[in-house]
Formats: sequence, C-alpha cells, structure tokens
Amino acid sequence: MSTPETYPSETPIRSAPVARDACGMALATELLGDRWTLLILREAFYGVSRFDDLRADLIIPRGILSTRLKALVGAGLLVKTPYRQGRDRVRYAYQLSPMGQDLALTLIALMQWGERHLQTGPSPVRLTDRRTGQTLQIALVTPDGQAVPAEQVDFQIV
Amino acid sequence: MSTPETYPSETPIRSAPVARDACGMALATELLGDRWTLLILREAFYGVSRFDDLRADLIIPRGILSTRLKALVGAGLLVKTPYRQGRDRVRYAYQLSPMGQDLALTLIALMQWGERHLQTGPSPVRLTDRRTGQTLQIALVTPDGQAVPAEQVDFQIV
DNA sequence: TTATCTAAGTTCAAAATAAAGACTCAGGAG
DNA sequence: CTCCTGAGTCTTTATTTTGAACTTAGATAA
Repeated sequence: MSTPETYPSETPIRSAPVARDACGMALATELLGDRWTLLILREAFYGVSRFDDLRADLIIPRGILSTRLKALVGAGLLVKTPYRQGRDRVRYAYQLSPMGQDLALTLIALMQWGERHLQTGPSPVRLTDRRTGQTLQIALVTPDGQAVPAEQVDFQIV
Repeated sequence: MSTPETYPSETPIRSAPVARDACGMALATELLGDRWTLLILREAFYGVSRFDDLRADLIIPRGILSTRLKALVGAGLLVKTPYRQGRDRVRYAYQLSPMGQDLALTLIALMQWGERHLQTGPSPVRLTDRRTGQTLQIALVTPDGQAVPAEQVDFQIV
C-alpha cells in the first residue's frame, strides 16, 4: 500500500478524512472491540460451540460469556441452535452464521500478523491450497484474483 | 475456506485445537482487543498523529489515550517522534512503525467486512490497483500471488 | 517582566464494567 | 427421590473508564 509521505510534514492531518459512522472498520470495532469477543469468535471458528466448553477454554466469567454470546447472536454473527445428542436432553450450540463465517479472512489476517510480530515459536496452523499444497497468505487482489503488491495499491477517499 | 462439517455433529469439539499462547490471533487480541486501540490505529493509518488531534477526533478521555499510546509505543506499533514545525516548539507525533504498518491488511480486512455487513451507505474508501484502477479485495493467495477460493483452502493444525 | 496561550499530559472522584463465586433450574441417571 | 450436569442468573467485590480539573513547558503578547 502506498505509504503516507514521511510525516512530520508541513501540514499534519488534524482529523481523519472518514467519519466514524462512515467507516466500516470503526463500525466493526464497536462490535468486536473488547477483550473477549474476538477470542469467542476464534473458538467458534475452531468449532467449539457450547457454553461450558467456551467458558472452560477461555476461562471467561460465565456472566461475561453470556452477555457476549447474546450480543453476537443479536448482531447476527452467531446462531444459537438447540440440538440433541443421542438420548441426551436438548443442548445449545453457538455457531457462526454466514456473516460470522465471513469474518474468516479478517481473523486470518490478524492471525498472520500475530504470528509475524508477536509469536516466538512456529505456528501450528497451516493454511494451504488444497490442490497444490502451497502456503497461503492474506493479500489484496484484483477482481480476477491477482495479488497486487503494497506499493501498487492506491488508497483514496472520495 | 473449508466450512466445518455441519454441526451439531455426533462429537462436538470441546476445546480449541490450538492453545491461546500458540495462536497468533489470540496474542494479537491481547494487544488490540479493547474499545480504543483499533480506532487509534485507524487514525494513525489516516495520518492523524498528534495527541490532541487523536483526542478530538475519537472523543477519547485523555487518560485513556495516554495509556493506550504508551502501550502501543511499548509494543512497537507506534513510534513517538519529536518534531518541530517552523518556529513552533517541539511537538510529538505518534506514527506507525513498520510493525504497525504491517497491520494494514488486517485493518482493511476488518474494514471490508464492516462495509459488507454493518454499513448501510456506500463507503467513501476506494482501494484500487494504481495501474489498472481495479477495485481490490482481501483474499488468500499462493506465493505467486494467485487468489485461492474459499472452498479450496485447507485449514490444518499440526 | 509578567501574563497568556497551547499541546500534551497527570491526577482524582464518580460511574460503568468485569471478575469470582454462589445460586438456580431443568432433564436425565442412579 | 436424590444427585449430576449444562447452561445460565445473581450478587459482591475489584478494576477500568469517564469527566473534569490541574500541571508543565515553551512561545507569544502587553
């Protein structure tokens, strides 16, 4: 992506050129920006779906988990479905809705950034092309699926 | 990405297959997961770099901003550089370090998701290929820069 | 020289949130 | 009939946020 010209420039930018309400990222942050929500979604991606499993895995207070799950269901990222295993009584599964699944690329981007900058050891997660086995990376691509290098990306506000 | 098989399955996943300490995303969340940090980084991407500009733009309490900036500088995402405009006295600019700039793809992924699912109106942000003018999207690509469709992505834990 | 202004903070009381743990409730098992 | 378990709620106690006032260091003005 085109790096902003070296700052300190003569005229610093005093205010973001995009209002918070008009910025998808700011809206997303309102929903996802807290200590637990992204971790809950991470669990959902791994397939952990039951209240007590989430609680035990994350070591999150029950009350907070309850609140967050309600918020995520309310926002349409998770769906709460009753189900029954064998002759067990009815249980509930919190699963990603299509909207939640669509967060996959964001979480992968975050994961790859974390691996590059925060993680010391190697990552146990492998993202590969099923056909060729090649390792995959997050990138910006043209509509026909060709990656564009950062220097060639133009970022504009209209 | 390969959708997990329809759940409720016979054997629900009880625990995430990747420990929190070994997951880049979980580590990243520890650093970025709060109401303000991502918004501060958004400002930094737009080029807003001074304490009072950030404060006015985000309407964030001074104390919180101070704490967050220290954390981001400490973590290496922002660099605090003194600078001087004309004959003004010395001021400080909080700017993205290379590590911070490397979060661009993550923030763009988040932005595009927010635009798809949360935003009602059209987005004022245009991400295009400087050469061809084509609109760009976040995707997973092979090392030679070819996008791989979700169904063809293999997600494995080793 | 003294006063004033401004960017960039710090400090402190009050309000909101989160954490920890006890309690509830329903259905199935012993 | 009693115990167990998953899935919560409730209550009390810590921790964070907020909002507002105060501080500091140069630059400018009177």
